[in-house]
Amino acid sequence: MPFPPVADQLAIIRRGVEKIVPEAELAAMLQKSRDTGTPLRIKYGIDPTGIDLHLGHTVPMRKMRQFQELGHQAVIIIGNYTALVGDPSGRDQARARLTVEKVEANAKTYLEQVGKVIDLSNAEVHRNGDWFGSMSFAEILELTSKVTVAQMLTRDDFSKRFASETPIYLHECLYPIMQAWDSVKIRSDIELGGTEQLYSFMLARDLQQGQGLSQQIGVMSPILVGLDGVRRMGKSLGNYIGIAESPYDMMKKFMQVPDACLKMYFELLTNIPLAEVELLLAGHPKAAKIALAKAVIGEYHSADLATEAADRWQREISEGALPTDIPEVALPAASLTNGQIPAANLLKQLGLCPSTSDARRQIDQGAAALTETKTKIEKYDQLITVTDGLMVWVGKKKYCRVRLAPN
RNA sequence: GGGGGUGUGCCCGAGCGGCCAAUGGGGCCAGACUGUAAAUCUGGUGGCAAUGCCUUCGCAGGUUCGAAUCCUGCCGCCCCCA
Repeated sequence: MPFPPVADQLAIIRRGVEKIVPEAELAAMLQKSRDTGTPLRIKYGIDPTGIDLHLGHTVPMRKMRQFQELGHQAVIIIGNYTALVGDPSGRDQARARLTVEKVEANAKTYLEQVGKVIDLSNAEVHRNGDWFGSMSFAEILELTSKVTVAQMLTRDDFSKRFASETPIYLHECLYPIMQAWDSVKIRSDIELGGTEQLYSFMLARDLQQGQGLSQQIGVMSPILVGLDGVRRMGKSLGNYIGIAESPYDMMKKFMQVPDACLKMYFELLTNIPLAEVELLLAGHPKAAKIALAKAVIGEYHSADLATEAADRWQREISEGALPTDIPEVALPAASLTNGQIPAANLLKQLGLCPSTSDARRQIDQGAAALTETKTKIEKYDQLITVTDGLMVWVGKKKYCRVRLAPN
């Protein structure tokens, strides 16, 4: 299979990429690959630390897909051993460590999700436990002797932690070394990841050189910011859109993306040509956001489901129509006295508020309402006469319908 | 091993014997405005059988009428010396 011309490949590779290091070598590498008809080995490592992938993860994964479509060889590393360490990149404190069993379970669901973006039928998949698991202590010593503490402290995250007197654990220092060693083992030509991986990527070059191998080039994507528009998208920050989420949930989240991030989202998460993106951004941001949401939802679900979700958002959120998915919550008859219950207790019982104290506050602030027409609840100790099917609201987002249960 | 520092609510950070459920900022929630964007304004941000009661300031004891604040021990973290 002939490779496209180098210039064409570069155009695709460069989209949404912040840094290529060393940039100068990339064209030559692509040229040589094309001349010799040899696919480049593209590495992407992922640590099975949780179970849900979000859009932030898909940025380098999409880049991998593009490399695949250009005819190169995808090499996926499941970091089952590095996951035990925890990537310190960009972290201002150490990650909680995982158990072996947990990691193994996660690895399975990860691959399923990775398969939504990367063509796994055409990819090599390795677990780095395959080589780290059998490494002797002597070999580990050998490996760690390649890196000095001063080098380690040049990392931004470590130096910050050092400065702020936050612990840096020894095992965390092993992480970049392990990641770099992966590159040696699989003989990668190019490694994909976020810009925070720079240190590991460069260390990989050193180790490869030390083993007499050719050196990899790092192709780094910017860090996708989360829904708050400030911090990186991450599960623990609660500002993410998961790729396994329902179309409607994704839709709601997309509409909350700050305007300022739209361009980045289009560039990193869709294949919409950049000229077209400019046009969209010149129009109303709401329309652009809908277009963005449809494009991404379409990829993980289908175009039809994406349209459906967008329409529903328009009706229920934008126009304030009654939601179609009102959850029903059972209320034991025993909690009522003569068919009545104080308002605050009702909200707590229905799970709309975590405590009656909180329920009181919500009511005081005019956030609670009853029935389809949203009649405001005035006082927290007001007695509510509950009938089967009564609709109860707390704010715009929390609502349910009461199902009276015998007990 | 020795010396010094530090540990407060989701986070940062005041408080250093009573007026402390604990100032302030961030975050978050709610209301107004709106495109469930941003910005802005307002209120809220331990619990309960609720004008009172209970639990919270690393953990366990102690002093005191009274402790987040003082004392003792323990634990965690940081720095310096060895």
